[in-house]
Amino acid sequence: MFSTSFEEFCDFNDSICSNDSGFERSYTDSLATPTINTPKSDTIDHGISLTPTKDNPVRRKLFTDDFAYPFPNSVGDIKTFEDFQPITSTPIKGKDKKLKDPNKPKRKYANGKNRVTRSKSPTQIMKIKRNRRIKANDRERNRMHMLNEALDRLRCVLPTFPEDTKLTKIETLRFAHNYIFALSQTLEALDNINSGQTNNYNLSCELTESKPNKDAFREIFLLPDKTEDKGDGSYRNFQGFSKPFPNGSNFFQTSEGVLINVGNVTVSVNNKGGNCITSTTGSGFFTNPSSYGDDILTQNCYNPRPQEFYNCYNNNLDVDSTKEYFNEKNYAMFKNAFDVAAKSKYENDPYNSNYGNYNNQMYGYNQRFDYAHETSFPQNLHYEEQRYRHYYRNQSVVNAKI
DNA sequence: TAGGCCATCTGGTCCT
DNA sequence: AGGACCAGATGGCCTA
Repeated sequence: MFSTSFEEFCDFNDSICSNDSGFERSYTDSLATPTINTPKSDTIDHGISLTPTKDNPVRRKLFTDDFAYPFPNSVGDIKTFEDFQPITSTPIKGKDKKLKDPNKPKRKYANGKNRVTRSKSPTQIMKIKRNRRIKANDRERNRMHMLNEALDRLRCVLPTFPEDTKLTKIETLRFAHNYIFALSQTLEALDNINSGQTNNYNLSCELTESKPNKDAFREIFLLPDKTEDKGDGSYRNFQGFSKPFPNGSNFFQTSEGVLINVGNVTVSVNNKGGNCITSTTGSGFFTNPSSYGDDILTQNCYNPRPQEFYNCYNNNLDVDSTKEYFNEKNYAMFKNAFDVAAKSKYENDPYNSNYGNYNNQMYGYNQRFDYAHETSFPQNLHYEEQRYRHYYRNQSVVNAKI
Protein backbone atom coordinates (compact mmCIF):
# COMPACT_ATOMS: atom_id res chain seq x y z
CA MET A 1 0.00 0.00 0.00
CA PHE A 2 2.72 2.47 0.94
CA SER A 3 6.37 2.65 0.28
CA THR A 4 8.36 1.39 3.22
CA SER A 5 11.44 3.49 3.00
CA PHE A 6 12.19 7.12 2.54
CA GLU A 7 14.49 6.31 -0.32
CA GLU A 8 11.78 4.45 -2.13
CA PHE A 9 9.50 7.32 -1.38
CA CYS A 10 11.99 9.65 -2.99
CA ASP A 11 12.55 7.45 -5.98
CA PHE A 12 10.81 9.60 -8.50
CA ASN A 13 11.79 10.29 -12.02
CA ASP A 14 11.08 12.81 -14.69
CA SER A 15 7.85 11.21 -15.64
CA ILE A 16 6.49 11.66 -12.17
CA CYS A 17 7.83 15.14 -11.96
CA SER A 18 6.50 16.16 -15.30
CA ASN A 19 5.26 19.59 -15.92
CA ASP A 20 1.73 18.41 -16.18
CA SER A 21 0.17 19.38 -12.90
CA GLY A 22 -3.18 17.91 -13.72
CA PHE A 23 -4.74 21.31 -13.96
CA GLU A 24 -5.76 22.85 -17.17
CA ARG A 25 -3.55 25.87 -17.34
CA SER A 26 -5.34 29.04 -18.10
CA TYR A 27 -4.56 32.17 -16.26
CA THR A 28 -3.66 34.70 -18.86
CA ASP A 29 -5.68 37.26 -17.04
CA SER A 30 -5.75 36.06 -13.49
CA LEU A 31 -8.23 37.65 -11.16
CA ALA A 32 -5.74 37.43 -8.38
CA THR A 33 -3.22 39.67 -9.98
CA PRO A 34 -3.65 43.12 -11.38
CA THR A 35 -2.05 43.25 -14.76
CA ILE A 36 0.10 46.29 -14.84
CA ASN A 37 2.70 46.62 -17.48
CA THR A 38 5.92 47.81 -16.06
CA PRO A 39 9.28 48.44 -17.59
CA LYS A 40 12.14 46.25 -16.54
CA SER A 41 13.59 48.67 -14.09
CA ASP A 42 10.24 49.20 -12.48
CA THR A 43 9.79 46.85 -9.59
CA ILE A 44 6.65 48.31 -8.21
CA ASP A 45 4.94 46.22 -5.61
CA HIS A 46 1.43 45.77 -6.88
CA GLY A 47 0.19 45.13 -3.42
CA ILE A 48 1.11 41.51 -3.46
CA SER A 49 4.37 40.71 -1.84
CA LEU A 50 5.91 37.95 0.14
CA THR A 51 8.63 40.15 1.39
CA PRO A 52 8.16 41.26 4.97
CA THR A 53 8.33 44.91 5.75
CA LYS A 54 9.12 46.82 8.87
CA ASP A 55 5.47 47.42 9.46
CA ASN A 56 4.57 43.87 8.76
CA PRO A 57 7.33 41.40 9.50
CA VAL A 58 5.09 38.46 8.80
CA ARG A 59 5.79 36.96 5.44
CA ARG A 60 3.15 34.31 5.71
CA LYS A 61 0.36 35.78 3.68
CA LEU A 62 0.77 35.91 -0.03
CA PHE A 63 -2.64 37.26 -0.90
CA THR A 64 -5.30 38.93 1.08
CA ASP A 65 -8.45 37.03 1.87
CA ASP A 66 -10.01 38.61 -1.16
CA PHE A 67 -7.74 36.51 -3.24
CA ALA A 68 -8.57 33.32 -1.41
CA TYR A 69 -9.10 30.32 -3.56
CA PRO A 70 -12.65 29.13 -3.84
CA PHE A 71 -12.23 25.86 -2.06
CA PRO A 72 -15.28 23.69 -1.82
CA ASN A 73 -17.14 24.08 1.42
CA SER A 74 -15.47 21.06 2.89
CA VAL A 75 -12.66 18.77 1.99
CA GLY A 76 -15.13 15.99 1.59
CA ASP A 77 -16.64 17.77 -1.37
CA ILE A 78 -13.52 17.11 -3.35
CA LYS A 79 -14.04 13.77 -4.97
CA THR A 80 -11.32 13.98 -7.53
CA PHE A 81 -8.41 16.17 -8.28
CA GLU A 82 -10.29 17.61 -11.20
CA ASP A 83 -13.03 18.79 -8.86
CA PHE A 84 -10.73 21.49 -7.66
CA GLN A 85 -10.38 24.07 -10.37
CA PRO A 86 -9.02 27.53 -9.90
CA ILE A 87 -11.13 30.41 -11.02
CA THR A 88 -9.69 32.37 -13.87
CA SER A 89 -11.11 34.95 -16.14
CA THR A 90 -10.33 32.82 -19.10
CA PRO A 91 -12.37 29.75 -19.91
CA ILE A 92 -10.82 26.42 -19.11
CA LYS A 93 -10.33 24.20 -22.03
CA GLY A 94 -12.68 21.32 -22.28
CA LYS A 95 -11.21 17.89 -22.20
CA ASP A 96 -12.93 16.63 -25.30
CA LYS A 97 -11.79 18.44 -28.36
CA LYS A 98 -14.27 19.28 -31.07
CA LEU A 99 -13.78 16.96 -33.95
CA LYS A 100 -13.28 18.61 -37.30
CA ASP A 101 -16.00 18.11 -39.81
CA PRO A 102 -14.37 16.29 -42.74
CA ASN A 103 -17.09 17.52 -45.08
CA LYS A 104 -16.52 21.13 -44.28
CA PRO A 105 -14.72 22.88 -47.16
CA LYS A 106 -11.31 24.12 -46.28
CA ARG A 107 -10.56 27.76 -46.38
CA LYS A 108 -8.42 28.78 -49.28
CA TYR A 109 -5.36 30.91 -48.77
CA ALA A 110 -3.54 32.86 -51.38
CA ASN A 111 0.00 31.75 -52.11
CA GLY A 112 2.92 33.12 -54.01
CA LYS A 113 2.31 36.17 -56.09
CA ASN A 114 -1.34 36.32 -55.19
CA ARG A 115 -0.57 36.58 -51.54
CA VAL A 116 -0.70 40.12 -50.31
CA THR A 117 1.43 40.90 -47.34
CA ARG A 118 1.68 44.19 -45.56
CA SER A 119 5.16 45.39 -45.03
CA LYS A 120 5.88 46.79 -41.62
CA SER A 121 8.23 49.54 -40.77
CA PRO A 122 10.97 48.87 -38.22
CA THR A 123 9.10 51.07 -35.82
CA GLN A 124 5.99 48.99 -36.21
CA ILE A 125 7.96 45.78 -35.76
CA MET A 126 9.55 47.14 -32.65
CA LYS A 127 6.16 48.15 -31.37
CA ILE A 128 4.73 44.70 -32.03
CA LYS A 129 7.67 43.04 -30.36
CA ARG A 130 7.37 45.31 -27.39
CA ASN A 131 3.69 44.54 -27.06
CA ARG A 132 4.41 40.84 -27.21
CA ARG A 133 7.07 41.21 -24.61
CA ILE A 134 4.73 43.11 -22.33
CA LYS A 135 2.05 40.47 -22.73
CA ALA A 136 4.57 37.73 -22.12
CA ASN A 137 5.76 39.48 -18.99
CA ASP A 138 2.21 39.75 -17.81
CA ARG A 139 1.59 36.07 -18.38
CA GLU A 140 4.79 35.15 -16.67
CA ARG A 141 3.94 37.31 -13.70
CA ASN A 142 0.55 35.70 -13.41
CA ARG A 143 2.05 32.30 -13.78
CA MET A 144 4.41 32.92 -10.92
CA HIS A 145 1.58 34.32 -8.83
CA MET A 146 -0.40 31.15 -9.42
CA LEU A 147 2.59 29.12 -8.45
CA ASN A 148 3.08 31.13 -5.30
CA GLU A 149 -0.57 30.85 -4.45
CA ALA A 150 -0.38 27.11 -4.82
CA LEU A 151 2.62 27.11 -2.53
CA ASP A 152 0.71 29.19 -0.05
CA ARG A 153 -2.18 26.76 -0.07
CA LEU A 154 0.32 24.01 0.47
CA ARG A 155 1.71 25.87 3.46
CA CYS A 156 -1.76 26.12 4.90
CA VAL A 157 -2.27 22.37 5.00
CA LEU A 158 1.10 21.65 6.52
CA PRO A 159 1.44 21.45 10.29
CA THR A 160 1.29 24.87 11.78
CA PHE A 161 4.30 26.87 12.69
CA PRO A 162 4.59 29.87 14.93
CA GLU A 163 2.76 32.81 13.52
CA ASP A 164 5.86 34.83 12.86
CA THR A 165 7.45 32.32 10.58
CA LYS A 166 6.85 31.32 7.05
CA LEU A 167 8.35 28.45 5.22
CA THR A 168 10.32 29.40 2.18
CA LYS A 169 9.41 27.88 -1.13
CA ILE A 170 12.00 25.19 -1.03
CA GLU A 171 11.25 24.46 2.62
CA THR A 172 7.60 24.16 1.84
CA LEU A 173 8.21 21.64 -0.89
CA ARG A 174 10.63 19.62 1.18
CA PHE A 175 8.41 19.66 4.19
CA ALA A 176 5.39 18.63 2.16
CA HIS A 177 7.37 15.80 0.71
CA ASN A 178 8.46 14.61 4.11
CA TYR A 179 5.07 15.18 5.60
CA ILE A 180 3.36 13.00 3.03
CA PHE A 181 5.93 10.36 3.62
CA ALA A 182 5.40 10.54 7.35
CA LEU A 183 1.66 10.28 7.04
CA SER A 184 1.88 7.31 4.73
CA GLN A 185 4.29 5.61 7.08
CA THR A 186 2.03 6.34 10.00
CA LEU A 187 -0.94 4.83 8.25
CA GLU A 188 1.05 1.81 7.29
CA ALA A 189 2.27 1.34 10.83
CA LEU A 190 -1.24 1.69 12.10
CA ASP A 191 -2.39 -0.93 9.64
CA ASN A 192 0.36 -3.22 10.86
CA ILE A 193 -0.70 -2.78 14.43
CA ASN A 194 -4.29 -3.44 13.61
CA SER A 195 -3.30 -6.61 11.80
CA GLY A 196 -0.97 -7.74 14.57
CA GLN A 197 2.24 -7.16 12.67
CA THR A 198 4.12 -4.90 14.99
CA ASN A 199 7.67 -5.27 13.68
CA ASN A 200 7.34 -4.50 10.03
CA TYR A 201 8.11 -0.89 10.37
CA ASN A 202 11.48 -1.34 11.98
CA LEU A 203 14.20 -0.69 9.47
CA SER A 204 17.51 -2.33 10.00
CA CYS A 205 19.97 0.47 10.14
CA GLU A 206 22.19 2.11 12.64
CA LEU A 207 21.12 5.38 14.08
CA THR A 208 23.79 7.94 13.65
CA GLU A 209 23.88 11.46 14.90
CA SER A 210 25.24 14.61 13.38
CA LYS A 211 23.09 14.22 10.33
CA PRO A 212 21.19 16.94 8.62
CA ASN A 213 17.91 17.32 10.32
CA LYS A 214 14.61 18.67 9.22
CA ASP A 215 13.29 21.30 11.55
CA ALA A 216 9.74 20.66 10.74
CA PHE A 217 9.99 16.98 11.30
CA ARG A 218 11.47 17.50 14.66
CA GLU A 219 8.36 19.42 15.43
CA ILE A 220 6.39 16.27 14.98
CA PHE A 221 8.26 14.63 17.80
CA LEU A 222 8.54 17.44 20.29
CA LEU A 223 8.00 17.24 23.93
CA PRO A 224 5.17 19.25 25.33
CA ASP A 225 5.99 22.58 26.83
CA LYS A 226 5.27 22.37 30.50
CA THR A 227 4.87 26.09 30.79
CA GLU A 228 1.71 25.75 28.84
CA ASP A 229 0.14 23.46 31.36
CA LYS A 230 -2.69 25.39 32.86
CA GLY A 231 -2.79 23.01 35.76
CA ASP A 232 -6.50 22.71 35.57
CA GLY A 233 -6.68 19.61 33.47
CA SER A 234 -7.23 21.54 30.32
CA TYR A 235 -4.91 20.54 27.56
CA ARG A 236 -6.12 22.83 24.88
CA ASN A 237 -2.72 24.43 24.80
CA PHE A 238 -1.22 21.16 23.69
CA GLN A 239 -3.29 21.06 20.62
CA GLY A 240 -1.47 21.53 17.41
CA PHE A 241 0.72 19.23 15.54
CA SER A 242 3.86 20.56 17.05
CA LYS A 243 2.87 19.88 20.64
CA PRO A 244 1.18 16.56 20.74
CA PHE A 245 1.73 13.89 23.33
CA PRO A 246 4.24 13.47 26.14
CA ASN A 247 6.38 10.96 24.34
CA GLY A 248 6.90 13.31 21.47
CA SER A 249 4.72 11.85 18.79
CA ASN A 250 1.47 12.61 17.14
CA PHE A 251 0.40 9.15 18.19
CA PHE A 252 -0.54 8.02 21.62
CA GLN A 253 -1.68 4.51 22.21
CA THR A 254 -3.31 3.49 25.40
CA SER A 255 -4.99 0.42 26.70
CA GLU A 256 -8.22 1.93 25.58
CA GLY A 257 -7.43 3.18 22.15
CA VAL A 258 -5.35 5.55 20.12
CA LEU A 259 -5.05 9.29 20.00
CA ILE A 260 -3.91 10.79 16.75
CA ASN A 261 -2.95 14.40 16.50
CA VAL A 262 -2.77 16.05 13.11
CA GLY A 263 -2.56 19.76 12.89
CA ASN A 264 -5.06 21.26 15.23
CA VAL A 265 -7.21 18.19 15.19
CA THR A 266 -7.01 15.32 17.61
CA VAL A 267 -8.82 12.11 16.84
CA SER A 268 -9.52 9.65 19.59
CA VAL A 269 -10.32 6.13 18.52
CA ASN A 270 -11.50 4.10 21.46
CA ASN A 271 -11.49 0.34 21.52
CA LYS A 272 -14.84 0.32 23.21
CA GLY A 273 -16.42 3.19 21.39
CA GLY A 274 -16.47 6.82 22.30
CA ASN A 275 -14.61 8.07 19.27
CA CYS A 276 -14.00 11.75 19.32
CA ILE A 277 -12.74 14.44 17.02
CA THR A 278 -11.39 17.53 18.68
CA SER A 279 -10.18 20.76 17.20
CA THR A 280 -9.44 24.19 18.48
CA THR A 281 -12.93 25.22 17.54
CA GLY A 282 -14.74 22.44 19.28
CA SER A 283 -15.23 18.73 19.44
CA GLY A 284 -17.62 16.03 18.45
CA PHE A 285 -18.35 12.51 19.60
CA PHE A 286 -19.76 9.56 17.82
CA THR A 287 -20.73 6.07 18.97
CA ASN A 288 -21.14 5.35 22.62
CA PRO A 289 -18.33 6.52 24.87
CA SER A 290 -18.12 3.77 27.37
CA SER A 291 -14.53 3.38 28.46
CA TYR A 292 -13.47 6.87 29.29
CA GLY A 293 -16.40 7.36 31.49
CA ASP A 294 -18.73 10.25 31.45
CA ASP A 295 -16.71 12.07 34.03
CA ILE A 296 -13.68 12.52 31.83
CA LEU A 297 -15.72 13.44 28.85
CA THR A 298 -17.66 16.02 30.70
CA GLN A 299 -14.59 17.37 32.41
CA ASN A 300 -12.73 18.04 29.22
CA CYS A 301 -14.89 17.89 26.21
CA TYR A 302 -12.41 19.80 24.13
CA ASN A 303 -9.59 17.37 24.20
CA PRO A 304 -10.20 14.32 26.32
CA ARG A 305 -7.11 12.27 26.90
CA PRO A 306 -6.75 9.04 28.79
CA GLN A 307 -5.20 8.84 32.22
CA GLU A 308 -1.91 7.61 30.79
CA PHE A 309 -1.41 10.96 29.24
CA TYR A 310 -1.76 12.74 32.51
CA ASN A 311 0.35 10.20 34.35
CA CYS A 312 3.39 10.30 32.14
CA TYR A 313 3.17 14.01 31.85
CA ASN A 314 2.84 14.64 35.54
CA ASN A 315 5.58 12.14 36.29
CA ASN A 316 8.06 14.05 34.20
CA LEU A 317 7.80 11.68 31.27
CA ASP A 318 8.61 8.70 33.39
CA VAL A 319 6.50 6.46 31.27
CA ASP A 320 5.71 2.99 32.46
CA SER A 321 8.05 0.87 30.41
CA THR A 322 5.82 -2.14 30.71
CA LYS A 323 3.21 -0.43 28.64
CA GLU A 324 3.47 -0.48 24.92
CA TYR A 325 3.39 3.02 23.54
CA PHE A 326 2.98 2.98 19.84
CA ASN A 327 4.44 6.35 19.24
CA GLU A 328 7.84 5.32 20.55
CA LYS A 329 7.99 2.73 17.84
CA ASN A 330 6.52 5.12 15.42
CA TYR A 331 9.24 7.56 16.24
CA ALA A 332 11.91 4.92 15.75
CA MET A 333 10.40 4.14 12.42
CA PHE A 334 10.68 7.72 11.27
CA LYS A 335 14.11 8.13 12.68
CA ASN A 336 15.51 5.08 11.02
CA ALA A 337 13.73 5.62 7.76
CA PHE A 338 15.08 9.09 7.36
CA ASP A 339 18.48 8.08 8.53
CA VAL A 340 18.64 5.54 5.78
CA ALA A 341 17.46 8.09 3.29
CA ALA A 342 19.93 10.70 4.40
CA LYS A 343 22.80 8.26 4.41
CA SER A 344 22.14 6.81 0.99
CA LYS A 345 21.36 10.11 -0.61
CA TYR A 346 24.50 11.73 0.64
CA GLU A 347 26.74 9.01 -0.60
CA ASN A 348 25.65 9.60 -4.18
CA ASP A 349 24.95 13.26 -4.09
CA PRO A 350 27.41 15.48 -5.93
CA TYR A 351 25.98 18.49 -4.16
CA ASN A 352 26.58 17.00 -0.76
CA SER A 353 29.87 18.75 -0.35
CA ASN A 354 31.17 21.74 -2.19
CA TYR A 355 30.58 21.26 -5.86
CA GLY A 356 31.81 24.10 -7.92
CA ASN A 357 30.05 27.17 -6.74
CA TYR A 358 27.30 25.19 -5.14
CA ASN A 359 27.16 23.96 -1.64
CA ASN A 360 24.83 22.16 0.66
CA GLN A 361 23.24 25.27 1.90
CA MET A 362 22.24 26.40 -1.51
CA TYR A 363 20.42 23.18 -2.05
CA GLY A 364 18.91 23.20 1.35
CA TYR A 365 20.62 20.09 2.54
CA ASN A 366 21.92 21.89 5.54
CA GLN A 367 19.50 23.30 7.98
CA ARG A 368 19.25 26.83 9.18
CA PHE A 369 20.82 25.75 12.37
CA ASP A 370 23.85 23.56 12.24
CA TYR A 371 22.80 20.76 14.49
CA ALA A 372 25.75 18.71 13.42
CA HIS A 373 27.97 20.94 15.48
CA GLU A 374 25.58 21.43 18.31
CA THR A 375 26.68 18.67 20.60
CA SER A 376 25.59 19.95 23.94
CA PHE A 377 21.90 20.10 24.56
CA PRO A 378 20.21 21.90 27.36
CA GLN A 379 19.53 19.90 30.44
CA ASN A 380 15.90 20.74 30.39
CA LEU A 381 15.58 19.25 26.94
CA HIS A 382 14.37 22.51 25.54
CA TYR A 383 16.06 24.75 23.10
CA GLU A 384 15.12 28.09 21.74
CA GLU A 385 16.05 29.08 18.23
CA GLN A 386 15.31 32.41 16.73
CA ARG A 387 13.24 31.33 13.86
CA TYR A 388 11.69 28.10 14.98
CA ARG A 389 10.99 27.09 18.47
CA HIS A 390 12.41 23.69 19.11
CA TYR A 391 12.05 21.18 21.81
CA TYR A 392 14.07 18.10 21.40
CA ARG A 393 16.22 15.58 23.00
CA ASN A 394 19.55 14.59 21.61
CA GLN A 395 18.37 11.14 20.71
CA SER A 396 15.09 12.41 19.37
CA VAL A 397 16.46 13.86 16.21
CA VAL A 398 14.80 12.89 13.01
CA ASN A 399 16.93 12.92 9.94
CA ALA A 400 15.19 13.94 6.83
CA LYS A 401 16.22 15.26 3.52
CA ILE A 402 15.03 15.42 -0.02
C1' DT B 1 28.15 44.26 4.31
C1' DA B 2 27.35 39.65 2.62
C1' DG B 3 24.07 36.34 1.91
C1' DG B 4 19.31 34.65 1.50
C1' DC B 5 14.89 35.11 -0.40
C1' DC B 6 11.91 37.06 -3.42
C1' DA B 7 9.52 39.32 -7.58
C1' DT B 8 10.14 40.60 -12.01
C1' DC B 9 12.00 40.92 -16.62
C1' DT B 10 13.88 38.62 -20.42
C1' DG B 11 15.06 35.53 -24.21
C1' DG B 12 15.04 30.84 -25.60
C1' DT B 13 12.62 26.51 -26.43
C1' DC B 14 8.78 23.61 -27.10
C1' DC B 15 4.16 22.82 -28.33
C1' DT B 16 -0.44 23.67 -30.33
C1' DA C 1 1.65 33.12 -34.07
C1' DG C 2 1.09 32.75 -29.56
C1' DG C 3 1.09 30.52 -25.07
C1' DA C 4 3.51 27.80 -21.49
C1' DC C 5 7.57 26.85 -19.37
C1' DC C 6 12.23 27.51 -18.00
C1' DA C 7 16.48 29.54 -16.40
C1' DG C 8 19.49 33.50 -16.00
C1' DA C 9 19.91 38.27 -14.65
C1' DT C 10 18.74 42.01 -11.77
C1' DG C 11 17.41 44.68 -7.96
C1' DG C 12 14.87 45.25 -3.48
C1' DC C 13 14.34 43.92 1.22
C1' DC C 14 15.74 41.72 5.33
C1' DT C 15 18.85 39.57 8.68
C1' DA C 16 23.07 38.07 10.87
